[in-house]
Amino acid sequence: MARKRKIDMVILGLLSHENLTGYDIKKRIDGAINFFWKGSFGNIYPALKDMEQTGLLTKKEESAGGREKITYHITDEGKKVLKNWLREEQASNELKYETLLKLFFGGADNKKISVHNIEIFEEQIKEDLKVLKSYCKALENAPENKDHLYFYLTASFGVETYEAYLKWSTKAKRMLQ
Amino acid sequence: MARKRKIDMVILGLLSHENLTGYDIKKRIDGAINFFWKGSFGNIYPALKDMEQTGLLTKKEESAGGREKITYHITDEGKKVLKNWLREEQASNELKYETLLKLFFGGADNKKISVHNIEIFEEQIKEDLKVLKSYCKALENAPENKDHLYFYLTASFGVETYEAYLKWSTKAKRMLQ
DNA sequence: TTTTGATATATCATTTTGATATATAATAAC
DNA sequence: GTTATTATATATCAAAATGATATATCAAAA
Repeated sequence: MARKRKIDMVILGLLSHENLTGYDIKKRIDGAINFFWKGSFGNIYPALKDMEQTGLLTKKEESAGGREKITYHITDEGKKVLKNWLREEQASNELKYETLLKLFFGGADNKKISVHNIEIFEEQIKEDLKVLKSYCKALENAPENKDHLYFYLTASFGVETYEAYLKWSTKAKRMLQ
Repeated sequence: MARKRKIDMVILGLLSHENLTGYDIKKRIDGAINFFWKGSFGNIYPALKDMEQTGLLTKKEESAGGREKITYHITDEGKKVLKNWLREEQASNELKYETLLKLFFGGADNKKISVHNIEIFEEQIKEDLKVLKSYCKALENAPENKDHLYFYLTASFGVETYEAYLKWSTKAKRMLQ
């Protein structure tokens, strides 16, 4: 058996803040969560259907005036499941860094290829770091909401690590040349 | 269609250094590669079968004396595929950090839970950091092999980022208390 | 001598990924 | 004012990854 479906927890977490449609959930995941978790319609919609059937969510179909739209709400049972997960001791943290994979096997080709790949990585990280820093700044200046501390801490994780990536990139390029 | 199978590149990369069995490949992935890529028998064996059929690998069955054992060898075509991948511009780098996911939704429960989860994370990272540092030290003192620079750089990436994780952990715990 | 652990291949259900299909509403371009 | 494009919205599918399990041999330890 593959491990317990994690997208369920992402959905329950998001719905514990606000009622959302599947499409909204995708947008939220693509936002602040994006750099440490991913989601797709292909696993969001089936998960919503399952959790509605097992009573973790309820749905509310709206089509009056506009187009069809299914908004999901978390139930007390859903909140309980979310809390239980938060309190579980084990958590799987995994990197899948194709840049590192390529570098590890860099000896199979010219050094220049590896340097170039690090440069591509660096550019991407610099882009993403800008976004993360703007998240942090926005959250620093608006601590009214009690959840903002948690959002700030995750964004700050990104900033710290991305800065470490850039520091490493400089060193790695120097050592290759 | 799901994206191009990445385990193929891991296998080709490993086989570009030495001939291995599926079981050996799993061990290699669980070793130095483990912290930035994962693999399982469930995707290694099917990939080996496929790549043997498409001519990227050849196999050599040994059962004389001992038990059955299938050693795989990379072909020139396989080496070409590996090089082409190294030269591809795009690379997907992804984190899946359940610790951060839990922290992001930490507001749904007591602060103590979040602090505890960070502590669990910290302990794991400290363990892994020891291993990464020993890799680095071993590779620093043995630069005879031209591939060692590449292995060193990937391990060094781990050290840099894991140290950033620990720095962040201290800060995050302080801010939660 | 038995039991444990390492070696070795293989398969399976569940989950994730990434793409695509379909259709409506809002906005921009011409 | 019509057309083209983009955003909203749900849903499904093939391919790939995950993690567990089944099976069996061999070496080492208890």
